[in-house]
Amino acid sequence: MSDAFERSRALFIRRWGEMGANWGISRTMAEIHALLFVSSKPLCTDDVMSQLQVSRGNASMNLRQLVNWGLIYRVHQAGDRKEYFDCETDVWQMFEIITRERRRREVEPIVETIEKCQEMVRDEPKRGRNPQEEDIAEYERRLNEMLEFLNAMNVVFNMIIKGGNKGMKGLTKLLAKFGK
Amino acid sequence: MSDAFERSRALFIRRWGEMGANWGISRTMAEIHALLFVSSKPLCTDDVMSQLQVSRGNASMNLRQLVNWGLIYRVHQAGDRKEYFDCETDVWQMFEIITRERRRREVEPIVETIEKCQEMVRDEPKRGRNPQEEDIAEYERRLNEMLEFLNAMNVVFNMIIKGGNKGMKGLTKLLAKFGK
DNA sequence: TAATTCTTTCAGATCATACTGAAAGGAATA
DNA sequence: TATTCCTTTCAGTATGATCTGAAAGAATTA
Repeated sequence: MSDAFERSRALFIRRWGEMGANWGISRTMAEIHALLFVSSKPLCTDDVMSQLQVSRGNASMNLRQLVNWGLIYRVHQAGDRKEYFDCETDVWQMFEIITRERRRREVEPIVETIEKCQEMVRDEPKRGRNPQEEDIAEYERRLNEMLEFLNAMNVVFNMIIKGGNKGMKGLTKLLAKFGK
Repeated sequence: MSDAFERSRALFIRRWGEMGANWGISRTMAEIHALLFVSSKPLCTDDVMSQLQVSRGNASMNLRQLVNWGLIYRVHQAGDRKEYFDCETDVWQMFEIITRERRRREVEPIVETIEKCQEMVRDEPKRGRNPQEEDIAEYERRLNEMLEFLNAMNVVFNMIIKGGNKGMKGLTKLLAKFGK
């Protein structure tokens, strides 16, 4: 049995968990994901419980969340009643899933909010003889720059996703023109 | 006085705070940042306290953190002993600051960890007649894909940043066409 | 149907983080 | 120097997120 293998995996799992915590993902969820990522065979709930030392409830909840994200899959083993879980291992696919989800849940709401904010001041009836006219104009300018930035980032991410490793090459070339 | 202006700004601040919370930034810190972003004039600690209803200590701590990140600046008003704070309003500059910092604190450690993990199994003496040989090979393959992905993302972010504020204006337009 | 095996749920406990407010620290003014 | 004004710090508190474990639920087998 390879001790180094075990220690190497444990290290990766620990660090992946820490990173997840910095990105608003619970440490345990990230650790479970890492554990499945470094396991070539699907694991069951009890495997997760014993390897990460977490309770059944905790394992169950986090596994479900990961399934909902689409980062892991439920699989069944012939002749076994237990459910097993297998990881999506294509990192580009993983990136697409995470990007899509975070964009939907975090970027889109802020874009909608900015548009709403712009509307609110645009419809203001007192415009034209308002002492705050200057401030409002500056406010609108800033909101607009933010919106343009978010749209530009959307385009970049779309391009990356569109072709995975391949699309990335195209994007790199495109960006190279501006690099100098 | 423009009521719609006030309500519009309040909405933006609220949403920006919520978004920050999802990204591992404390709600208050994100709200202070938003408040300064939508204010054309620098604000002092008391302004922040009264507009966001937070304590002096809380305001002080979070303002300092924002200064440390480089997202806001300390400024002084002639004839006033108080310190005022002004926001970096160039969104591309903001993006560069955040990207640089998060990369240093979160991406680089995971890259180092992966390299360390690879080393650990490569140096394993039992290689060759290890029953886990297959699993280790698969493990190495997965680590390697992850590393390549992270490197590719690094390249993209470098290029976006390298263009800087000016180049980005052009890039935005170019990407906008590309996105259609 | 009852027994078995596994999964999900959730109230309460635990733990981490953020916040308050008052006291100490520092810098400008008189 | 003393006073005033402002900022920072930090111990204690509040808040919120996460986790546990046991009970209920669901699916399969006998």
